[in-house]
Amino acid sequence: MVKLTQQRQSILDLINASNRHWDADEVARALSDAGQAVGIATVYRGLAALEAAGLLDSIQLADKKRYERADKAHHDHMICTECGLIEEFTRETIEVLQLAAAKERGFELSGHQLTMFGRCKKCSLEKV
Amino acid sequence: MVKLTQQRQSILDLINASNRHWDADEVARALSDAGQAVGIATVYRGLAALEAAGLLDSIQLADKKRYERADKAHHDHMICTECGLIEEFTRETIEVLQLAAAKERGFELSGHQLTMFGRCKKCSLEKV
DNA sequence: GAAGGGAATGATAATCATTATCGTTATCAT
DNA sequence: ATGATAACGATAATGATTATCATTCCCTTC
Repeated sequence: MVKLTQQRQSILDLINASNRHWDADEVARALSDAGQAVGIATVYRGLAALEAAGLLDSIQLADKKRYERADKAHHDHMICTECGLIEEFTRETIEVLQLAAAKERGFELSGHQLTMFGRCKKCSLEKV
Repeated sequence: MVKLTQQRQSILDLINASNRHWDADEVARALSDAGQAVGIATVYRGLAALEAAGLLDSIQLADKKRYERADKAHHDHMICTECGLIEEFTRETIEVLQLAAAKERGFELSGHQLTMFGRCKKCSLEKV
């Protein structure tokens, strides 16, 4: 049985108190700064356990994985390749079409990730 | 100016002659087996250059990047978490909705990746 | 047809996120 | 108290990718 230890509670509280997308290192650093230092290996294990328990969501980026609160409606991401901004968006219809495509192929869907890349509004305006 | 060297041509030919999704290591190994060994660093650089030139497409998986031919219609991927099978599918409507969502936020889209995870038909049937 | 410059190559070291290892510690039921 | 089980934390290991750097290739120009 998975345990919600003190360390995991700290990780969860930290992420739940924000709207950011955290990577393991940022979590470790933030907890350390808050005087609740948690070993980096424990952070990795904690994040994975919390995600498996449905208490956190994650997106896999090219270089690393980032975690966010799970208590929000499902959404996908739009990432600015210029400034790193991560915006969220939802399109119910896309979800429906995905399910249909999966069913069509006899695929038993367990998850998906839709990520769009480009330049956010701000960056598009700033640099020609 | 980017050059289409002998090595890059070999990489391109190899991938174009298949429908697979190759990672750098597989490419290096295959070329080596074919008697056209290419340094692993060169393979990485070649793949990146060919993709930048629009001659190859790629999908970023959790652990590594995989390359495929670019001379096919745009499509997304469905990956079996059991056997690793990568199936392709297309849903024109999804593309349209993505563009709409981007425009709505002033996002200047440069690319996207939609990947679905689950168990393929075969694996769903085999193991309960 | 030699000389010089830009790009690519290849061997290898370095980087960086993540996972494995392992002895120690906390927690909970008997 | 006694185990049993899960987690912790420090650190080593892994694995994909990138950086370094001396060498080589390919043009273009003289």
